[in-house]
Amino acid sequence: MFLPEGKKAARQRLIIAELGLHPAVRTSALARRLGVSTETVRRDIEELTRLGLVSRTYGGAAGRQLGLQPEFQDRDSLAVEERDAIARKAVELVKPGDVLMIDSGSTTARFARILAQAVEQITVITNCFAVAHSLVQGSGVRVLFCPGDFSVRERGVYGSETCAFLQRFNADIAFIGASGLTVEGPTDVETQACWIKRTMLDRAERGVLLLDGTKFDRRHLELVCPLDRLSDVVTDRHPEGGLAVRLTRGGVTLHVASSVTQPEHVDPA
Amino acid sequence: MFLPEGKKAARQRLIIAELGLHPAVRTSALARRLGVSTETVRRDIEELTRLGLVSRTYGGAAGRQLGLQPEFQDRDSLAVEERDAIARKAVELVKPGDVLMIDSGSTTARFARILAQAVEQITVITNCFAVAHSLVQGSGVRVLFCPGDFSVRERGVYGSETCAFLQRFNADIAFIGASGLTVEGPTDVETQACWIKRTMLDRAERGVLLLDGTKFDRRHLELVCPLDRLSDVVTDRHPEGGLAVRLTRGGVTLHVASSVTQPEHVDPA
DNA sequence: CATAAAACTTGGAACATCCCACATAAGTAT
DNA sequence: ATACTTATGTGGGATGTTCCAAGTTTTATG
Repeated sequence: MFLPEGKKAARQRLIIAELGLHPAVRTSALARRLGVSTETVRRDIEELTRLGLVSRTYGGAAGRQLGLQPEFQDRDSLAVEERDAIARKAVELVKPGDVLMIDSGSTTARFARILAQAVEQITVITNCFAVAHSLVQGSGVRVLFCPGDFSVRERGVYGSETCAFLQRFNADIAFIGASGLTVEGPTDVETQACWIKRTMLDRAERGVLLLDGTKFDRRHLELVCPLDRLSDVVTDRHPEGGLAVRLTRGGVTLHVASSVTQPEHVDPA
Repeated sequence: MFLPEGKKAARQRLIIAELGLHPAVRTSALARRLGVSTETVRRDIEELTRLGLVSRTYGGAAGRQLGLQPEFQDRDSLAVEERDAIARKAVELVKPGDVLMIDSGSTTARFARILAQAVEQITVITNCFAVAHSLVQGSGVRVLFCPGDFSVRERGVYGSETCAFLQRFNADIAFIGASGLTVEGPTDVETQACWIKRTMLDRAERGVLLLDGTKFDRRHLELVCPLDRLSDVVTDRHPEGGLAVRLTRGGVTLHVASSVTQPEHVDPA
């Protein structure tokens, strides 16, 4: 099956939708509205909190303040800690003085947040508001924002204005995300977003793909670029089978982040 | 005096700052941290809620989800209802099919939110994230976002990239805000922001200034432009003295919004 | 169909918050 | 200084939330 989509998922989707309208929701109100017990709502909120989609409050939940709109396509992706592990690993690739291009996406946004605290004296060109906002918190970062047609979905800009702008610059590294990674290369669902990724890869010396292991071998609407166009892939799990082979054959450096989470089912020695 | 800046203001500033870091805060925690009673914190939150700066929740407060970062320079300005009255009045100036340029600022952001629900088939060019975000919620609005150096303070972009971009376009109306309005013209505290305003006024047929009556006769660091460069001023109170005279003499159309709030101290006839 | 796992409800004790009215303190104007 | 306004603290009853544990329903699976 593709999406289980039980009642639970529907409930949690409503909670997030509600949080898009109001800055905070209350457990009791949600329980009445959904026709379930408050205890169930509480568990839902707890779950959404672990995924980093909402933030728990005393009587209910609040939306994460900035960062991305909840993207449902990412609902099945990893929890915050795992995403952060990837981000921390990716930060190691950046040197002071670098000029970076950063794509929009949930993983790249976490990356930006961690980057801001870790590195100094860098310039970042981005089309994503969440990325820009996270970065400027840090002191030694200059953020150049792209022009373009504004999209709420991704909280960023797209279109030919954006690409034309990017063409004017040369960067050391481009950090991009993707919805999937197959033996052919990274894939994504949005044509608009693909063009941004392609342009960033074109204008940077190194092209780094950030994505979590759940996205291996997922084929989406559009192929971003051939696999060997990437110089690095940062992820949290070793790929298997054909994908692993093609990566090494294509000269792509693989960086695997070790998640902080302890492996389960380990008996004390 | 310029700014009273008592203990209360400091407390409320901290609450907002905290809300910039976490999506929600708790009354009890704030009370401990600030060394005041929970009742005081509750009253602070209530006040900030009326100003539209935070959103009250069961055990504390949450940040308003999107929209503006609290701008401290605007702390003394009007409550939401008054700002909305100005915005509603300003919307009347817009026709379907218009191309608008909209500046960053708290008043223009409220304007954008109301504009999105009221008008169809318009194109908006802006340098402000809050404005862009509010507008795209509406269906028939295309938002073109400017490039530039990103600033968290105003949640927007500034600098020569931004101005150069704006120069490429022709608009029907430019809507700008300001920190003050004197007989010489609108004034603002930020040089960067002034350049954006000037460029927008240059590229538009009509130049509309939105500002509330508390800002009359306030002189700030920089003069944006001469008074007669504006074609309209939308506000919530009739200006007095020299300012009123100069406005009519300069050919500036004045639009005064009637606030919903009842005038006080009026005896029933 | 039987069984196991997961999801949900219920009930109650412990604890937090809310709100009100009133008392006290601080700051401001006359 | 005195009166006035504004800001803050206190106490307690009503209300709401959390957390836990046990019981029930639903769903998945061999």
